[in-house]
Amino acid sequence: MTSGKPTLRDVANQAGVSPMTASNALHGKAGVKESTRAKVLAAAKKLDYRINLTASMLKSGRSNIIHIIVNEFDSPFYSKLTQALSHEITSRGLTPFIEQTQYSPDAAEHALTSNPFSGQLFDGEILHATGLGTNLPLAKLNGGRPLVLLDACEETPTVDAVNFPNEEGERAAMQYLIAQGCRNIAIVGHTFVPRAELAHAQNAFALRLRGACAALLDAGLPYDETMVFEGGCSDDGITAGHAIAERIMAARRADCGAGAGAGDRETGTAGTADFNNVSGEITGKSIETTDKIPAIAFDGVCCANDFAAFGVIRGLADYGIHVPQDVKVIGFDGVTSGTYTTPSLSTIQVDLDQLAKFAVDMIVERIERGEVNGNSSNAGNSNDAGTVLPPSRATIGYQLVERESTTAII
Amino acid sequence: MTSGKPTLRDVANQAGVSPMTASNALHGKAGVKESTRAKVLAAAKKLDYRINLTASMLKSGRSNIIHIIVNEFDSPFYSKLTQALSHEITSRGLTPFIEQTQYSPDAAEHALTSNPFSGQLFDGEILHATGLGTNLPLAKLNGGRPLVLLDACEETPTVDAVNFPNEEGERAAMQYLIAQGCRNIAIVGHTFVPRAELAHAQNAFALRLRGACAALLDAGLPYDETMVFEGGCSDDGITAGHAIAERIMAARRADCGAGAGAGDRETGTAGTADFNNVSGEITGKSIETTDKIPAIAFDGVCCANDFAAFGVIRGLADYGIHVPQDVKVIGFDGVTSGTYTTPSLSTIQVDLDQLAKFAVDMIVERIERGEVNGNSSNAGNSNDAGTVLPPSRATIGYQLVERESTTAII
DNA sequence: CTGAAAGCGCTAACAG
DNA sequence: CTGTTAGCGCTTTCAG
Repeated sequence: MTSGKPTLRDVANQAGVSPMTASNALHGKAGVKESTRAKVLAAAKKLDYRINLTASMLKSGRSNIIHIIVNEFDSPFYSKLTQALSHEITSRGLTPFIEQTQYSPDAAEHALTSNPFSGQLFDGEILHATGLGTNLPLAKLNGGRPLVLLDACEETPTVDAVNFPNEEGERAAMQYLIAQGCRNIAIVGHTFVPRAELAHAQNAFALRLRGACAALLDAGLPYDETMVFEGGCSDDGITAGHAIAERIMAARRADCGAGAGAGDRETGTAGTADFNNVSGEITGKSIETTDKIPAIAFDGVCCANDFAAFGVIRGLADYGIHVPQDVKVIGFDGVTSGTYTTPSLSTIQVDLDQLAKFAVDMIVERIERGEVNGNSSNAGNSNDAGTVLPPSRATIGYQLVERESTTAII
Repeated sequence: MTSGKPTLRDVANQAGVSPMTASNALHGKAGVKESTRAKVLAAAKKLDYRINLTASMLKSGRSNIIHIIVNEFDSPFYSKLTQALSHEITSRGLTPFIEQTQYSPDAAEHALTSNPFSGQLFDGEILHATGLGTNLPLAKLNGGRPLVLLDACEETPTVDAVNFPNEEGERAAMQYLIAQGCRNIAIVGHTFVPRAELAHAQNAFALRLRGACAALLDAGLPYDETMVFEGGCSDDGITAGHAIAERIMAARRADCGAGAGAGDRETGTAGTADFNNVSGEITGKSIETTDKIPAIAFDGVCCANDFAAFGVIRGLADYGIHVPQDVKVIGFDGVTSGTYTTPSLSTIQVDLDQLAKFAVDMIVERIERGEVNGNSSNAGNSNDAGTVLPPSRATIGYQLVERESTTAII
């Protein structure tokens, strides 16, 4: 046709072949004579032909689109995760489709089920599961399409999963803080869980808490509820930072009688109040002061993620407490901004590129076995036909990165 | 059919109506008897029917998907922009599809042209144009689908555009710094452009430079190449910060003969070196020192964006220069992390929610007029048929936000 | 208010 | 190696 976008038929006519041959030629399928292929490609180029993926998808049932579901875009962790996944998917000739749930489990469930795109458009899905209810019947939810869970921490995953080195990583972080001389270390990331119950930890932050606890006990240091604060994002971190600062202030008051008020956040004078450096061997804990704030001379904070760590540093600064001079802080994740904040942030850097590779490998394997859109109709290109691959599982690596926030003051 | 996913026909059969009636009922079209609609909805629910968007798109030529193209995900600005656009699009019942170009103009052009999804799948596109070559034949590039350019700053846009308050905003930032008592203010964001040539500024950063320059001249302060540094991201910002710090150090040496070396970044002792506060009326500039570094006692830095501002603060800290004690720093954009960094960042906060509203309004208007997929075949639901809407244009608002990085030290 | 017919553009399956 | 046939699931069009 002369008007509108050129179709495959137009290309075929132009090249003097059938639509089918044109299709095969364009897709680089074997079994097309070179001269024929050349004719077709020339025709396509001349007409500026662009395949109609909509039609292609309808017929073939494949879209080559991988659905990525994360909590939000505007967070240092998720923006990095998204970028890593996106890059890996693109580099394999697939297309990423990214959706955010704004931390709503309902939205996540919707994204996997009711959303019509999910229902029939995507070849596979990658879900960062934190915050999703435990043990949802996930394999059912998404209609049997390939699904990879990130950091879901289920004991017996029913679907493919890539996990973070939660326990080992946080243990390493805490050990490092102890090696740096810290003795009163706050933990930020999860509400307090008694040591005994830590065995049942089923989510990322609880596992990190378990790792931190283990390192404390190994070192003969106490683990109790006065040192544990909730905190998964910067706001929580600020709140935790304030609470930690108040305990430090209480300890200072108890110690030497010198008092000082908190600075004001937006117009404050952070940086002018000068306290004595209290790091080192002071271990005076839990001295109840008159205003009920436990007096603890914290000298370190072990955070469950970098996002919260930034908040902790901010919250401490609101009280004129400096990192690393007064308190050392370590995060977890290794987000990009940790390299250029002031102080730069020591962290457990996880390998998100590796995570992306694992996750996409898992999906691609299932796609190639034909486990797309519910039917495991093996297209005959695989060895053991009909059987569905059992869920696989991987854990990514980590690296302790030392930056200013835990630097020894010389 | 009993096996496979239920189709519209299955629903129609179950409800005892024709597929067409089922379709109309499900889409909430007027002219379906309530009892009939109820029957259809019940049938759909019973069968767990999910529309096949692929088929729907093929037939109707509409996808309700809006394509968003940005430079990258893992940057404080783009992650916030993406989130704002995504939210606005979702709230209107449309679906965002986000793509990153990694700052490659080729990738951006590809996203708009060769990419088969762009060709036929998307109903409209939103492109953050910074870095794209000037005056590309954009309207042609995307085949006539609705396209909105963000911050493209073309004098005569050929397509819809939403711009940032670049010149006014940066002018306000600089005026504020001057009002705070700064007299030697560095500008970070764009290579130096002589005052006369600033009239031709055609991109966001050049316009911001123009605004900063105007404020300087208004205040009777000089504007020359010793005070202007390139910098659009944190790395550039760090480099600029180092250069600025070196000039400050040179000035200090020239002033009082006291020297100090730079701290080391990863293991350094930032925060221990204590210099005199040099803010205030010192205006000794351009004193050439022996090692060729101009001696300038900078007391303020006006940055073209927050991302670079973080880098500047970091770069200054590498030399033991503190913000805001020694130098005040202001950014531009109002990224989320500026609220929780230490120091928190003063900035020109732009209204990205407003931007998202404007952009989506423009797209939706064109979609509803039928300007989708090249054909402006007016579906009769609009007033003036056939005519194509002329390009529209909007500029978003801003707000000066004072935080710690420009706080007066009392 | 409801239904029948036709076909969007492509590709799986098979036939030559 | 190439072509023919049929139809994916929906919606536009037009007739009841």
